[in-house]
Amino acid sequence: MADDRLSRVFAALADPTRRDIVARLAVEDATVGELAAPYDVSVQAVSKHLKVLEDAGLVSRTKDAQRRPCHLEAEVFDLMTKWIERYRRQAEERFRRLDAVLAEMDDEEDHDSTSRPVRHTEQRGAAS
Amino acid sequence: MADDRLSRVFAALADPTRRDIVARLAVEDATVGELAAPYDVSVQAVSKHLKVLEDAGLVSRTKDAQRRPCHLEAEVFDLMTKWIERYRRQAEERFRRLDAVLAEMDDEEDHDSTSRPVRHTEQRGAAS
DNA sequence: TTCGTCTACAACCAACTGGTTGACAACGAA
DNA sequence: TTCGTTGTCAACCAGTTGGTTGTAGACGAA
Repeated sequence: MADDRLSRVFAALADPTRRDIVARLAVEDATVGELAAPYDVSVQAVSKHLKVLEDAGLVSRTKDAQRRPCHLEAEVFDLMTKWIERYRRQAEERFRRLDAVLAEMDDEEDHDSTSRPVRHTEQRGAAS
Repeated sequence: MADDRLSRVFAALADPTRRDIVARLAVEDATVGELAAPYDVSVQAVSKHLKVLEDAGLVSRTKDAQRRPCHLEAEVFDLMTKWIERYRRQAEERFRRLDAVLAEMDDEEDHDSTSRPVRHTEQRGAAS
């Protein structure tokens, strides 16, 4: 399930081990064995993680004798950033408009506080 | 597994249905029933999706009689953006340094092209 | 060639996920 | 009060995931 590119990228980064691998590959390319060393899991498990990252387009592997050095493909980050920024901007713009409307409502009917809907700013405070 | 905040956020957005819900909540708040209407799944399934989004801190729900209006918490996006931008910048900076080093190597030993390591720019082209 | 290293592949297992159905609680309306 | 609407919870099921172990291929070194 979730076989589109964006889903694969988000799913790949949903695992802390894989995010750590990405963080280390941002510093320098590395082989499977080098990447596996600090973790308390088998090399095969790390190889599976790398396959997930590779399928998501976050990592590419080249052939160098029997070694398979891994390289971070940072361009894929753009895909996520674009998606995130789009909806964040959309949501924030809506909040600004709503704030303006509510400010007007306050001015016009601040004598009738019981029938007025809950301010969205109060709702937003609900989640810590 | 993966019970930290960032993992929950990435995992929540790895599902296309949940991303669509977020996209719609960016436009306006909605109830579970309203959100479920366009999808070909049960209301219970959508309720589960909302629970995942809520646990990730992406959505908050308030009580309004028997309705449970859902509201997008756009601030959580910052968490992802920060993580992504950090490693993208790190990787891009490394590429720039490497490019500079390789350019120098080209100048100094362009007479010996066989013993030189593969240019990283060629490696990066491997993944489409 | 033989040996050791690095890696991938296959089979297996437990846990999680995304879906279902059924039961039920909360609430407004009649 | 009774009824319809809205939504949650619990149980269940099939598919995926993240781990394991074992086997085997590819390759440099001796």
